[in-house]
Amino acid sequence: MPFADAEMLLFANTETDRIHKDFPIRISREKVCMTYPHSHMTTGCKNCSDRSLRIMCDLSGQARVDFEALGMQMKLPKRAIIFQEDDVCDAATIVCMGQVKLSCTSREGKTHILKIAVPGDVLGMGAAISGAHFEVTAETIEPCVVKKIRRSELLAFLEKYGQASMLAAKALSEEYKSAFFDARRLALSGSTAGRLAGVLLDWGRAAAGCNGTDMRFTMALTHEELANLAGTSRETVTRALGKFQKEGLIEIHGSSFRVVSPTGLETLCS
Amino acid sequence: MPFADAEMLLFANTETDRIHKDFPIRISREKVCMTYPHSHMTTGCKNCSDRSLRIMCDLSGQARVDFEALGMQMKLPKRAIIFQEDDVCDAATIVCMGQVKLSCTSREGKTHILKIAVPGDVLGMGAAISGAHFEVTAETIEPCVVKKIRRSELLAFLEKYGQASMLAAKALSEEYKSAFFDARRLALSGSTAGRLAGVLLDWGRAAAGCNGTDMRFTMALTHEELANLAGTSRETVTRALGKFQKEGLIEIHGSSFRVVSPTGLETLCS
DNA sequence: TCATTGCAGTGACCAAGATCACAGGCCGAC
DNA sequence: GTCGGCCTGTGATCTTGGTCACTGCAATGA
Repeated sequence: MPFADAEMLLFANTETDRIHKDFPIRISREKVCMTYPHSHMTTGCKNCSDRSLRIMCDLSGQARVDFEALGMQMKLPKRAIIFQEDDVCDAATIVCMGQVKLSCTSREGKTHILKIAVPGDVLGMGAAISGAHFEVTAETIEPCVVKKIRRSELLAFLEKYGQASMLAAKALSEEYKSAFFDARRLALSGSTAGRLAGVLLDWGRAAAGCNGTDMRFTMALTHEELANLAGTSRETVTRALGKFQKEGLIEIHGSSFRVVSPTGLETLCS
Repeated sequence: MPFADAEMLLFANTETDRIHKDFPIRISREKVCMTYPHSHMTTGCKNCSDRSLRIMCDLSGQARVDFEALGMQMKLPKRAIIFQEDDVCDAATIVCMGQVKLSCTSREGKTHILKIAVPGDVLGMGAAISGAHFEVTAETIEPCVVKKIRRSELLAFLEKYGQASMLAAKALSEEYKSAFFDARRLALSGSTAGRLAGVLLDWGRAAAGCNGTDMRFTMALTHEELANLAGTSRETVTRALGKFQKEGLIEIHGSSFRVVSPTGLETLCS
């Protein structure tokens, strides 16, 4: 798993200091699991050791070998921009480690966070396939490892292996689903507190899926960002989180969150 | 273009009367263009005579012939349910004629309309490929012609022609985009009037793309449905439309809408 | 012809939540 | 250390838009 150090230079000129400070060069399996609660990095989790392969898990033989050779793996510091809204798409990106914030911004500067991508997620697949511009901005919220696959290489690969096209289509349909559930939550949940509850519940469930049944995770977002995610204001998030704690639905210690009563949150989602 | 009359029986037992009343058996080109303002049915439009082929336009040779032979074309009356939320997906559906409402419903009975599908749109492609349940309900809002392709046949076809898989992926990415823009509109437009303006603008543009530059279209939705589409209440829609008219942004005569000032609506979207 | 039903239009009221303003806390930089 | 910047917490106010309640209108069907 060689890192593309050349690519690091892209960031080095402005962010060299950060890189070395924020990014632990050697990360043990344990460390990863603590730092990245959403991560599926452990070998036991879904039986797969390299998350960048998740979408292509079902590939067989030469196709898989070829896919593994594809693209360029790179380490990114916190707050690195992977791609920006309206950029021409020249590559798809697979998240191998860390969390990535996907957001879009209105002309007035209002920003909406669509989702937090976790290891195994593919970013910009739709834009890569249809040759369009990105609709969202992708920014790391912690030190990350990603794998960039140039659009031309990706297309050539899909062209060569029809089998892989189907898997790409599946990855796309995941991308679609998350946008859909996002819209659904925004539209159908009656209250802002309900939307926030839904977000916490999703994360709790994701964490439980990885670390057993304990719905504990590290919140990597500020209240402001949570607000952008739930379509509300920072103050409302602060108040809602306070209320959830008072009612015993969640526990918060610093950036460590734990969902105590999933059913309680569930009823709020309405 | 033979119709699958056998399939009609599915509806005939409950809806026979409606079918014959609502559905004009022979539709002239002109009639189509008046009845279905969003339709791309005219031969001049994007240079394609059969909209059910739109996603597979780029197919060549035998693949295209095979695709054309695929599936079953059927006429549907107004208000026919094509598939429902949580149904197991057994087929993808291509809209050939007419408009189809895609909606989802919360446990409390609140419904949200995602989009109005128009001829050429493919419904349930994501669910068909990933073998999942439908996330939305599809219901015709006017007499329609659709083409249903059984999941097994579709998969076999995609398996056979790798080229087609890519096109399917493109169709999927379209599906994704519409969900995304939906979420974006809900999240980023400051006011409810803004969201409504955005919807009208989209439709005006779609109509203009087909019938020249005149942004005139027939509104097939009630105020209530528009409200569900824009995430607001019926009363607010009524008031907003009234305001738009008063300000000279749109003209409404019965169900005929015309966007007078696209730029005016645009500024509202914010 | 009249009754029924569903949609459109409008006023009054009310509450959820956005916004503003400010205070305290934490953390990194110097 | 301490300074400054960002994040969190909280009260006061104000606006938007949801809800209720009612009327009028048009289509449908008996």
